[in-house]
Amino acid sequence: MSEHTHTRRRSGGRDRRTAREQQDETEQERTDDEGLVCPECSGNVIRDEEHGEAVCAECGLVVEEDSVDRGPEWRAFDAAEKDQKSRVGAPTTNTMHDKGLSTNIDWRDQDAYGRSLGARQRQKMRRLRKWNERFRTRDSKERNLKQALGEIDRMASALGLPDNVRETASVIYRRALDEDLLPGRSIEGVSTSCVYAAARMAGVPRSLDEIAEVSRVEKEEVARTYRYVVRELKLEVKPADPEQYVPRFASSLELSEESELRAKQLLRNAKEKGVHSGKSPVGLAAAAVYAAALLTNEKTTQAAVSEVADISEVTIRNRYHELLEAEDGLVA
DNA sequence: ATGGTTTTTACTGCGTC
DNA sequence: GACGCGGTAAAAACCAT
Repeated sequence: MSEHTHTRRRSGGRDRRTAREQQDETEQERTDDEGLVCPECSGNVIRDEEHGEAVCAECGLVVEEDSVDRGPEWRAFDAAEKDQKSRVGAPTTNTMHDKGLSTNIDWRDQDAYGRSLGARQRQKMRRLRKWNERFRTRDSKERNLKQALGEIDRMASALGLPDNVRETASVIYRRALDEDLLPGRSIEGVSTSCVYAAARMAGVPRSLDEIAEVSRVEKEEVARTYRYVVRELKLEVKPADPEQYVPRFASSLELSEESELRAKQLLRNAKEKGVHSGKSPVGLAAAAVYAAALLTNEKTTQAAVSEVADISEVTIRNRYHELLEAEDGLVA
């Protein structure tokens, strides 16, 4: 499950400016869910019902696809190739509590033709059902999973996170369950933590505040549970890279590619000089975006950046001074 | 629990449009 | 005069111990 399978792009990326204008014109009748943003450029995501995809209006990134299963995604150009590629059955997925592989036995005492069963058969079916049920939702764990995965899905949608993040979150939750981390902790809290962790690991981090926004538990609990889960599962999540926040902020502020690039440069430079350490990555990113806007003569205000990054203006000021110092300490 | 560090809140002064 | 910006002090939040 490489990143590449999810990084498909459609022709929507052509002209950034016209795309945005069109979008503004049809402001009221857009069908996209509010808050669904592109993980790469933070542009608004528009649903394309016909193709069953959600596409970023800015860069054309396909954020979500296959709402409708339209058959094989591959094409075969000769018989041999077809044999190679061919496979059967729905793809398994970690977002269903039993990976979509369970069997369901009908509750009616009828055979496949609708005729009712004899007494012997009925007994047999009852036994089968009983056992099947025991396996399917083997114990409370499985039922937990079912609920948690629903929550994960809900939150990921609300945050506009791509499918691979959901998958990752699901996997983490599974592991948490297997290692008996749940007792004493709420399903909500743990699943929220999984989403948070998964987003960070996928390089499309959301701040704790953003996460808490869509979760049903308080930020404190999410933070606590998150630490716990990471520690126990010894997930290796590096401290969030400030650069990863830049695209989202930059595009929310409608800044040019140039500024975005500049902001990343500033951050990279600062990183080498070790200016950051103990400073919040989000703050750094916000400051870099602001500083970059200044350097490229684009109008933005500290207030605006503060708004989209959810960081106080004071922090932005402090950080961006440091960033600029580090910069001409090297360049000049 | 505690102490050190970072972030936020609130307020004030300065220059400009 | 409102706005953007900078600075400061004190409170709050955060983190490691």
